[in-house]
Amino acid sequence: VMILRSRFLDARRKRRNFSKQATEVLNEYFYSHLSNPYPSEEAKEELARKCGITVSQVSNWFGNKRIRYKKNIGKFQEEANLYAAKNAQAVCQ
Amino acid sequence: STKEDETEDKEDPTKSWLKSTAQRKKRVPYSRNQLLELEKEFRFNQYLSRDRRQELANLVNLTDRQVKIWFQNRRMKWKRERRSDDLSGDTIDAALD
DNA sequence: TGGCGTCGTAAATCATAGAG
DNA sequence: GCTCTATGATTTACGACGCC
Repeated sequence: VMILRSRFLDARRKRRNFSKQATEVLNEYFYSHLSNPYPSEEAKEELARKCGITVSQVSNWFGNKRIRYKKNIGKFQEEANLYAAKNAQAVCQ
Repeated sequence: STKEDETEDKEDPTKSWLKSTAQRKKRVPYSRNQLLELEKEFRFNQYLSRDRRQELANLVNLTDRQVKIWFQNRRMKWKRERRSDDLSGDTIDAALD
């Protein structure tokens, strides 16, 4: 019962920030598709699976990310460089 | 559903999605009373006839178009809710309290 | 052809988790 | 603990496309 309780408690009662790993996955996709950061339905499903969140949450995350990035590119420059470098390294492997 | 840009991204430094989109009306939150009336009608029927829509628009002091769009959005919300309710632990969670 | 339907999203705003 | 700000969710408003 306690297991069930905790599972459903953090599932919808209170908003929780996504895990560091989930945010990592989402950011990697966002910055490696910066020219067109609009994942397809299939890509959203894949991201949702990898992040352990719902497809709706993935959509919300991209919606928020796109507008906040656009509104203040400067603020995200450091983050952008970080993921760009990470992506470049992965490609070189 | 393939929307606008079908271009397979290939480091497009122009980042066209950043371009400002055509201006649209600034979003204005509806008042408590407007929402009350709209929700009341929505409980009665999810779809509005032209005449009923006009009446309602008049009642809550919104345009015909705003009421039409509100109902479209509200139906989408209803669908989302039914979807997440389906196989979730809402009832279990509630019962545990 | 017009008008209303859904779908996906932009942008503003809300709620509050959590970092300082 | 107590601000604030960052973050996830929700609310208006449309554009694109569909059907009748």
